[in-house]
Amino acid sequence: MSPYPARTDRQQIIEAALELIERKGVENLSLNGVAAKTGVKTPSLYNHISGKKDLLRAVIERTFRELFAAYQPALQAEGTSAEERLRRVFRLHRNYAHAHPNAYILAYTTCDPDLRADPVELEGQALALQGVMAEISGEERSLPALRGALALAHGFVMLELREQLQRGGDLGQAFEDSVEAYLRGWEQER
Amino acid sequence: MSPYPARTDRQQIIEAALELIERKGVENLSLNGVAAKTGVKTPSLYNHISGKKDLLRAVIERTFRELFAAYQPALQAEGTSAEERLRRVFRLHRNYAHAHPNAYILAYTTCDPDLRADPVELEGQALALQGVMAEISGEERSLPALRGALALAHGFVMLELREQLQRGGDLGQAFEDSVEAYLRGWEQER
DNA sequence: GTCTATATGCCGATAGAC
DNA sequence: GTCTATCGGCATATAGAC
Repeated sequence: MSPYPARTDRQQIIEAALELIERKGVENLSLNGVAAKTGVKTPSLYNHISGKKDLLRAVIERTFRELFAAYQPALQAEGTSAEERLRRVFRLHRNYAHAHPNAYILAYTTCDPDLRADPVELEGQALALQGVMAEISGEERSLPALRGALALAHGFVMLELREQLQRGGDLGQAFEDSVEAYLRGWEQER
Repeated sequence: MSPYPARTDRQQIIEAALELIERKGVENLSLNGVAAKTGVKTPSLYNHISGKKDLLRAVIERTFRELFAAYQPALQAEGTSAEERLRRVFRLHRNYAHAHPNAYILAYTTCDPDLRADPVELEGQALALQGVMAEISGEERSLPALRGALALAHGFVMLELREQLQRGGDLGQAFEDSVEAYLRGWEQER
């Protein structure tokens, strides 16, 4: 038997990293900090992660998974129109970003190619959304229509989080109005 | 007379930093690198900048100034409709982001409050854009309409640069189509 | 205004005992 | 699986001579 009991595992480390990122931003994340928060010495982390990049990749993957999980209630809402389901998805997307701003920004703006989220992971989600969008804009145009909608939601949230959006009025309402206008534009045949 | 001739100034330093950021990303920018590129030793930088934050702030400010300068031909285009002028602005916005991706990302996503661009700087530009937007969606709704449009353009570009936009078809065309749909949605009275 | 020399600190990562 | 000890590196920033 080992003289040291197992006190931590990969999951705890990832969560500690996430909390630190949320509190101080990813650029101030250090393995020392993660170790301290996990209640372990820094070298011990290497029994669970292969290095800092590995940890960050796991953090990003987890963030995307959580975000997509948050979509589910909207996607599976019964008896609601496609427009309404999409509206709800975007609202949930924005809510998630506001609840975890630094994790959201990390997941969506990391430059390092080594940290890109697994594309396969995101594929299923994209297809589900595209299916809903097809009900609005037609099968043919559903891909470009969806891309723009995600761009609108993502861009709005990013500008909001960075306070680069001109203030005034209810931003939540402004968000919904913009999404509304966009969807209305695509509904028209041309 | 000084035994050392003046070989550099603030402007050269900022440009060196910008080139390095563009090449390797801001997270890999070091004052050592900037000094080497400028052809000077690191401590000499402190004769022109007060520290790294000061330098980054200057880089960001310069980026915004360049971006807004790029808008000008579109804003001042004679004999074109408001829609057309806005389309051109957004096209130029996207072009700029593609030409200077890392500087663009830095300017728009830096977390540090100390690095925020001077709001006054951006104010004039926002007003000019809002004026054009008012011709489309009405004075009343021009602010929210503009916010969404900027969000759409910014979000599209960000997802594109990070390769988080589902591929397929001409992305340039997809961008224009999305902006088009958005503007069409706002043109409708309700 | 630039230089050399240096202070000081934290970082990620590894070696090896228990 | 965790620990202590440590390596090697690079960072920002300052002191003081020229």
